[in-house]
Amino acid sequence: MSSSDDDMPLARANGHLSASKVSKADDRAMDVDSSAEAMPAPISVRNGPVDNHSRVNGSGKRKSRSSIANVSYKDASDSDDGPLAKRQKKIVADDSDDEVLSRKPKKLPPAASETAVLEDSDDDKPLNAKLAQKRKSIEKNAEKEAKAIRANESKQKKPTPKKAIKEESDDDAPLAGAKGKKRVSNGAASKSKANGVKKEESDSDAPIRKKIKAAPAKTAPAKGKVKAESSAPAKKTPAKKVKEESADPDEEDEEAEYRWWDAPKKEDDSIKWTTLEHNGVLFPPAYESLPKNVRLLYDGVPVNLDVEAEEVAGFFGAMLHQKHHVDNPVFQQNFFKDFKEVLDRTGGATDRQGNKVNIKDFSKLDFQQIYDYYHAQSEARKAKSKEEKKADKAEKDKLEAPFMYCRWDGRKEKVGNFRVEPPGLFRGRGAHPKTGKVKHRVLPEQITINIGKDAKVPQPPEGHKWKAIQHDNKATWLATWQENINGAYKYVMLAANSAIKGQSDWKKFEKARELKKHIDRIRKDYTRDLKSEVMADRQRATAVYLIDKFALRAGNEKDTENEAETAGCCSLKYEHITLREPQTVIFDFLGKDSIRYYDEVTVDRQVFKNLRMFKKPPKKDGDDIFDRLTTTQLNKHLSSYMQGLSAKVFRTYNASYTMANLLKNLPVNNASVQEKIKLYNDCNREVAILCNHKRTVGAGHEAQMEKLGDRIKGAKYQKWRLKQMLVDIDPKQRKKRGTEYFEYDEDLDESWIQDHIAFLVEEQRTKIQKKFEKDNEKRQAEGEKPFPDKELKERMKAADELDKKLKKEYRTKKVEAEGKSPTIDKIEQLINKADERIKALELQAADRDGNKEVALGTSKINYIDPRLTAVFAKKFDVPIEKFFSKTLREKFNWAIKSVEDNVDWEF
DNA sequence: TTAATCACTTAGAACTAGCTTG
DNA sequence: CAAGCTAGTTCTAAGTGATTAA
Repeated sequence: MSSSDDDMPLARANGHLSASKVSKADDRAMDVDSSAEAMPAPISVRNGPVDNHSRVNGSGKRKSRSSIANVSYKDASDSDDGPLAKRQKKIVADDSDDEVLSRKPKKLPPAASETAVLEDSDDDKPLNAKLAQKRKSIEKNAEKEAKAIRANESKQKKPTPKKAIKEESDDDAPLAGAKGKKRVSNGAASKSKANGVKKEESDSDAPIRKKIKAAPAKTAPAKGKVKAESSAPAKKTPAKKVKEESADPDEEDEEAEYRWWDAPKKEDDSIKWTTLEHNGVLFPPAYESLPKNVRLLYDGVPVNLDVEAEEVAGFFGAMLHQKHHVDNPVFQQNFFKDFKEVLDRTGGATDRQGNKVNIKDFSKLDFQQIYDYYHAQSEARKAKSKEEKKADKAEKDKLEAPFMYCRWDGRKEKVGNFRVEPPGLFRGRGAHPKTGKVKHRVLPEQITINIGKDAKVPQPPEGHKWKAIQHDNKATWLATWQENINGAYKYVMLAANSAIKGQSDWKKFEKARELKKHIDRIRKDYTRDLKSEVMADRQRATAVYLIDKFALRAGNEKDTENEAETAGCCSLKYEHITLREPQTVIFDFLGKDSIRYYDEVTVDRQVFKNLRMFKKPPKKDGDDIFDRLTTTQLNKHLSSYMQGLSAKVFRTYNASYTMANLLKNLPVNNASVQEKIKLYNDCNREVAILCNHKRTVGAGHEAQMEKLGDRIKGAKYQKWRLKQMLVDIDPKQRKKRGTEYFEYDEDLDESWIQDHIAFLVEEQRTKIQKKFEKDNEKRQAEGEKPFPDKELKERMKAADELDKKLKKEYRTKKVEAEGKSPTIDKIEQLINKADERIKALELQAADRDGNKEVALGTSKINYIDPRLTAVFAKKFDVPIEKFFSKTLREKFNWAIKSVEDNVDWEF
């Protein structure tokens, strides 16, 4: 046990340690419900403690529990560099200032996943239980399958019967080669990065541009081995439809698709290419000074700045609309500090007379003019005519053309991000301590180029040099540099639809599929180890349990001073988990990108006891739950089951496996295409929830929902009016249908209706006004005299009448039937229509609200084996376009093609 | 053993194009 | 027939995890 726990500097494993061994007595003690954790108030909110306004950590409820009254959520801390000691300083109820820092997401998402395994979970049983049941059966399934696979395998050394999927020959992991070997560069430079700056001109042979253009389509790679192609030339892309041959210089050498997924696998895939040609990177345009009349104001005084300082001011000014950043005090402070530095370096600011202006107070800065200027520019851009836009686009394309593609082993491949990141302000997510700092312009001198030995090295901009040139064919990047804020490495790599990315995607999913074979054994082992006497093992088993069951991320250690405080499994802290007897665990922490993970789940009793043990005093806030476990250890353990198995594979596995099972049990049979899509998306959504993929719907959402709500009410109001018309036509209707029928919908209330009437009238007015102006324009264009204002007034009478009419209706609750020769029948039809409309709108509202914070995209792009989708689409005759956008279809081309004639493919 | 380095995947926000829809 | 959305795309931050260096 550490000696002085309280004032220890913060560092992982520095907090309180658990004992290294667990005695029987310790174990038994955990059964007794006596710890500080003991009696949490029964929280039943699935959506997490919603603490509405400012404070977001949702600790309100828990704080009120005496037992853990001192739980301080890390976000309650007010220091960004938060040494533990500091964080512990008792946060009394309100540390007002830090809510402004917006450390937490503003809205409370619904509880992440209903992954509970056992019963319990007092309230909201039904939903919970249903989903839990589903998961459970999926797991059962997994075990069965694993056994089956193994049985099958031992019987016949040659596994897969399916010819199309030779990939399945999983015994030798696809990754094996790559990962096993060290990634020693065999390129020339790599060792001596610094030495670098090989003279570009030195080794340039034929100019690459020329080569690219010249290269006849078919004569692919005269160079290295690259035999792959041979095996499956099958589909050739027909030589491009006529079209603009001129526009794209690369158009001419359209090539046959490289069907690597049909090609034999390479024995050694650590070598990524044999030849590599490209044109380097595209730098952002140089800074353009603001016009003289656009100024930064300080204390109301327009100031002169050096261009460099002006540019930095411009960074801030340009993002004035991004309240989220601009209002964040940390962002402001960091920006201001850097801004002042530039100011100091460049001679400061002066007023019109040339007198020094001492800029020392951020709040006196006024960027409005700058913002307005940039905003106007972008508006102007948007307002451009079609032709102009087209011309602009053409110019841009021309500029980018040389960088768009590279030649990789002779094949033309798309480059992903050839543009060097422009300078600006660092937008860290969550409570990033460095958010708002100035991100410098990247110079060629900072950029290392990776390129084939025989390729022409791209020319750096006039008067500049590259930092270095290397020829590392074990790396897939074309260029790299380090960013100045965190020293993070940035890479220019190929696009997602490239062969190299596709292959590694494929490997990822194959790896996950391979896990199917081992999952039962792994689960058995960790279930056993949950009771291990060795604390490290017990922690590891518990962690794997959580990762497996709840799809948590591994949780690498983080640099607390320079990064936002977020957590994953291994880095979970004391305060991130609350325990409720007998076996409920409540997670509440910020995960990747500071996205909140909130979930109440039911766990095995042993897991519950272990967690209690890992939280045993003197552990407290800020201490690691898994103090004897690191991700490295965990992954090392996992890899003993299977080459290349690490924590993240579980996420892929669980997502894809879950998706597979969900799709399997879908009632697709006589569903329409629309319905099938909906069903698929529902599955997708479940996976997204499992992975806790969310989007923060900005302030806009609330307003949008309200607007939608208003539209619903509006429709209901119209329906009410229609009903009254029935009476107008035939007073007997009232008796016939009963008075209730003619009352307001419960959604509507008097004051809303009054507002609505005002709104409708106003709307009419605007319409009339607009129409009037338009008509006038037309007249003017035709050389006629514009209408006099009198005409407008005349027209406006319609609105006044409407006002009168609606108000009268409102007073008398009588509505005159509208339309020519209205009949009961006609009105009834209209009522039906209104009903339909209401229903549609309500559905839309519900759908949107339910979906508002779930992001389906991420799981579709990264976690769900695309072959599942391809098979689903094929099997049930839904066009793949309904599931994959154009880019996604390109990215997943391998998947779509490889199951084309194998709808029986299974994950 | 730990820390640093590096390369690559995963992630939500911001931006944009194109499609309704009022 | 623009306005207002949504879906799709781009951007780059933030993870993971292997390897290397200390």
